[in-house]
Amino acid sequence: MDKEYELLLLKNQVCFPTYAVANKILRRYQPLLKKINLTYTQYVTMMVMWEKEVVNEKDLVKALYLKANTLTELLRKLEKKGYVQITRGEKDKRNIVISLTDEGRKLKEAAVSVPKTLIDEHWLSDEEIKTYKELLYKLLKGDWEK
Amino acid sequence: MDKEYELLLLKNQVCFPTYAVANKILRRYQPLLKKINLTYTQYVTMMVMWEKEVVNEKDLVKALYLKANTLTELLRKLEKKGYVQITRGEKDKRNIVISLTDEGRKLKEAAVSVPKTLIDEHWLSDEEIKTYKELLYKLLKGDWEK
DNA sequence: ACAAATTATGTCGCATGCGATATAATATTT
DNA sequence: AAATATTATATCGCATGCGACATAATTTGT
Repeated sequence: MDKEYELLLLKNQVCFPTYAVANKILRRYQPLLKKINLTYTQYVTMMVMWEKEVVNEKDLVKALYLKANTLTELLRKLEKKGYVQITRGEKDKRNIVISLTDEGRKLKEAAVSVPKTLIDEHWLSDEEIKTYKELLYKLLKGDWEK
Repeated sequence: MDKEYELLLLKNQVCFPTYAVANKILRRYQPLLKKINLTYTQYVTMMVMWEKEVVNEKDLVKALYLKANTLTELLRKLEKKGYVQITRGEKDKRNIVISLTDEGRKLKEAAVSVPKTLIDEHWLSDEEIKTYKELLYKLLKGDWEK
């Protein structure tokens, strides 16, 4: 069955270009993020913080589509840098509550330089970006995980 | 300028869902790949080997959109597992030539189980997959890197 | 009320990818 | 032909994300 083995051709994969594009985007971001002293995941985490100011770790995990253990160390680093404060929930002591600090709020001003730089590179047209994001979110919301 | 800060909203990012989907796909693949004792990158590397049988490391780097140093260690592991053989080019001794072994060729039979399992999960419709892949490859081929 | 299940987070070890830098082989320049 | 540049790969250290397992707080079941 040669037909069967076509499933194993690189060009027939969905996973492969997704993964490769993610890596490529990461490589593009990293030098820009270095200037504001954030790693990529710290950057997207800060995006949530700038928007919400105060969040449970639990909600952060959901918002970022990561696993809790991935965030634990990350949040400690952001706290060490002074951008967020970590406390336990008063009502439910299992909860970790993360709050944006003034320092963290200030970082936002420097951070806009990142999307500002990239938006001019026009990786895709506005229409294509719209379609692309719709498909990505459809994949993200799909329940085929596990 | 509140308008400016909209650039920093998570929902306005292209990088974020791309990265999140890549991670999600990886999480889905990993348990399946464990059964055939391959990691994800080893798996896509083997896809190229099954297709080409013999390849220069240089060409492999291009085909996989990775960096050479990322492949070095990976190939040694595949060699250790007995799936590929690593030699130096005869004409140009800088070149690393990777060849599929019989053992590696045999692995293909077990490996088809992976796409066979996933294809039934219908993450997207055929039409959507086509569009999605076109956009991904447009991004991959774009020269905005560096 | 108390045992058992669930939830939220933490620890550990591993796989990944990359930039910076180094090295050896080949190509180019003069 | 010798000096220089380029190419292909390797080494090292770091950042990332996750699964498996552990722990502590809260909920649920009886």
